[in-house]
Amino acid sequence: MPELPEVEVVRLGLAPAVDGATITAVTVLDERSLRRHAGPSEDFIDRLSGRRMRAPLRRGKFLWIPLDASEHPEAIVVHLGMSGQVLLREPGTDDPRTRIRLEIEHPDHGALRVNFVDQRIFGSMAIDELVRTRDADQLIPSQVSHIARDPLDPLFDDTRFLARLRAKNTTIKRALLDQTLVSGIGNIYADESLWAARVHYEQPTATLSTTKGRQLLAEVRAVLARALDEGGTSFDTQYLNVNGQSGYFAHSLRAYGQQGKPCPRCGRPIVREQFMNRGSHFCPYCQRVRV
DNA sequence: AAGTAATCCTGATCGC
DNA sequence: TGCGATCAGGATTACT
Repeated sequence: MPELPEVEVVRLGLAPAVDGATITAVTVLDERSLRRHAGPSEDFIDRLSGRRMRAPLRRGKFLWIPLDASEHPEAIVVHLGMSGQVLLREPGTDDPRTRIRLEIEHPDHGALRVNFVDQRIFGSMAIDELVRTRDADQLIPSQVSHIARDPLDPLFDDTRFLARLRAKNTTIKRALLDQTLVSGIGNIYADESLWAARVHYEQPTATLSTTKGRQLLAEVRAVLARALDEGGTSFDTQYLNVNGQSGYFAHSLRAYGQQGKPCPRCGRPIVREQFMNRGSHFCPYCQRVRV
């Protein structure tokens, strides 16, 4: 599932193609992919046609492409959801399950096609206004404004995060998945980080020591950075980068999807439990709730 | 108010 | 062989 590393891979791949490129045509093949767009698809199409794009930016799992020459600053906001892909293609190239298509013209690279492909349609594209954040002079889409900075953001405040964590009456995995506390982490990297830090997913945040909290944060960063290094994680063809190449680092997974297999640390079997309507993978020996 | 459950989706896979 | 049930989960919404 696309999490921070996968979205960042998409952003990096998209950047040279869209920065400075003009949108020449827009096709909406499935209106459900405009779920997060305020107006009808005609509005989406009209407002994008002829517009020039700038280099994409990201916060957590949200990606946006700023648009030139608008009365108020605005951007195309992209969320990949569970199965979204942004595929950069030669003009005329079709992909199965393409929901939205952009034809673009780049001054250096010529005509290209951007296919937004999404099997499960949990992802979306939208035009959204850019608003100024309180703590910095950055412009971000209004629908992203409640999302916290991600752990790889230089302005991410560790101390503040740990304080908010401790103040919450919840368990650690819920907190890691709460994008208003820390963004970019999904089910895969939550399980991987918790395994690395030897923390049980149901450890109450209030009883997590500051030392353990900092250690967990360090493991989160290590896991995300490693995945990013390896081009993002992808098990099957659900996730592909902008060129359609599968980028999965599934072979490096220590806990996620490893139920029944020996824990790489202690050799005892990894267990999978249902939690928050999804799977939680962990080593019951290495990861225990500590009071 | 804050925490949690329900909801949206489709295709691969499973069991009978 | 066929077909219905199950599973996958990010973010928003609708509750408690």
